[in-house]
Amino acid sequence: MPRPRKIKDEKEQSKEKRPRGAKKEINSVTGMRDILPQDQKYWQAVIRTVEKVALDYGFGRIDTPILELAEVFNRGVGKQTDIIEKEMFSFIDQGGDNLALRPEGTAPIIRSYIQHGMLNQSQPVKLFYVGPMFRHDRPQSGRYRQFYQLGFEAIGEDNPTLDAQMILMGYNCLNDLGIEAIIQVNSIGCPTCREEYKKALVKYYKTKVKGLCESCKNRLNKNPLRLLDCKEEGCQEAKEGAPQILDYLDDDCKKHFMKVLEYLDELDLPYALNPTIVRGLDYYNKTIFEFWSADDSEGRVALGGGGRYDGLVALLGGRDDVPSCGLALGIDRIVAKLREKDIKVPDPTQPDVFVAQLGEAAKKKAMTLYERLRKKNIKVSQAFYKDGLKPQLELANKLKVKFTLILGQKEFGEGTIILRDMEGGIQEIIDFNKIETEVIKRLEKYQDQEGITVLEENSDGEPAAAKKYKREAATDRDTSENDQSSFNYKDDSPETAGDDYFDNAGG
RNA sequence: GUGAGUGUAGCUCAAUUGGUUAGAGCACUCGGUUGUGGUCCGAGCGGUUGCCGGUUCAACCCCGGUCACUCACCCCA
Repeated sequence: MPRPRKIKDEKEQSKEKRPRGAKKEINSVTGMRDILPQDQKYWQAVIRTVEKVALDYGFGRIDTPILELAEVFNRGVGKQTDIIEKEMFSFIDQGGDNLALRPEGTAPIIRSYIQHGMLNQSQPVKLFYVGPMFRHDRPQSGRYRQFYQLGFEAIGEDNPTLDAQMILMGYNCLNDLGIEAIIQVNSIGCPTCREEYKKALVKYYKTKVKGLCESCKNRLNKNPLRLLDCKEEGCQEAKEGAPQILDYLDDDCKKHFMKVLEYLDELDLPYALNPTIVRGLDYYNKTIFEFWSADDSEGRVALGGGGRYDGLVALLGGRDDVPSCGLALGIDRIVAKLREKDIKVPDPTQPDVFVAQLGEAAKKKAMTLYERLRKKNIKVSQAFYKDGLKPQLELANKLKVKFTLILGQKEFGEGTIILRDMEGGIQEIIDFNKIETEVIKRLEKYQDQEGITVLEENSDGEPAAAKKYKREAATDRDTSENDQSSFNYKDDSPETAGDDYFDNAGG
């Protein structure tokens, strides 16, 4: 089929007239990506789940600025770490300050802890955060230059129950989302015993140096602890007889670590003692841990990790003795895992009911009906800007609503409304004034049939979301104050509770 | 920073060893008459084949450069 030549020529001409360069697409910056509307549900599911855990364990949310003085990280994270040495987005601003986009969340929180005198509150101060972090690394799978982390920090307490509870919380977050995690635990002792160990390690590896790979020869000087997790064959062999950190822990560190393990055993958590895990930030000491997904043994990337950082407050200019520990989870990696495993998450944008209208008078009435339904917390959608019934039903179909309410001239005159079941196409004429209760009644029926969500299934003792939905939907409450923006998910808002109801395919 | 691979429509992919006007499915828009979606049928929209240059009568295809993406290393969430 020949194309209409003329039109094409005209188009091409107009393209040529366009100034050079104007046509060039502008894309997002390397390693940074858009989270599109259809993907938001994953982020929201993660954040909501974690907010629930935070609430359960008494952690309050804190938001610190994305920009900090670079010094916060230079001092906090450690100048020799890769994060600071080559991955930090930093610049001098117009006022001459050396600023940095935060590469991690803990140091800023400690800065805030000191700045606001939180050491005068009852200790530990338990904080929780979510937000973007930035590292100028080469992107690859599960690694971005802007990535999202969330985490917990318990500041001002040395007790090993906190270490165990941190691990428990991380595990619970993943588990509630339907991800089976394996916990890797280690202790790297305090700076004193770690130094002793490093010396022993270097001494040992120097006898094996000819069998090591090139990068390990480097590590020997730069970061000896890393020698232990090299995958090269020769290095693996050399590792066999290497000294173990646990043998070098002093009494205090050893006792502390044993207690942590004892609690983990008591809580029946699936952990593995892994003397080869080493964290990349300088501030860690004693207990450290990572969360790996149970289903990928090879090429594992940690979904999260954390540990104790007893010296950080002092490093940032606070008091000397403020022992603390924390945990961070990588949201991008968790989301990738949810998708990989095809775990269904609730979609808060999924409506149940569509209001269709025909004719000006009916349209007006439909607009107020929409408001009435919305205030009853029924998830409702519309297209008042469209006129024909056909396009409205098409949209209703695309939105996968369960029911469409059709209000035409005829119904408007009679004081009725049509309730159409979208699955079978069966229609009923209902008294307009009774429509809300009729809709609620029918939605409840769906809930009884369809049941449970991923989120509910895994959190114990929570009331069934479906019931919650019923209860909320039956109460007439104005929801206008509910902020539904991402990263601000109110767990017990009526709408949120209702979301759970939509997800069922995964259960 | 190092190494490898890949760039064709919004998405997933075609295009015979370099040869007419670069195709298909999905998606999107409009039809198949009156107030009814999904399925079906028809039509339409959508590409200077990432960009720049070179070789050739002729380049989506070959060569060079560049950019982007992907994967791996380093490291990390």
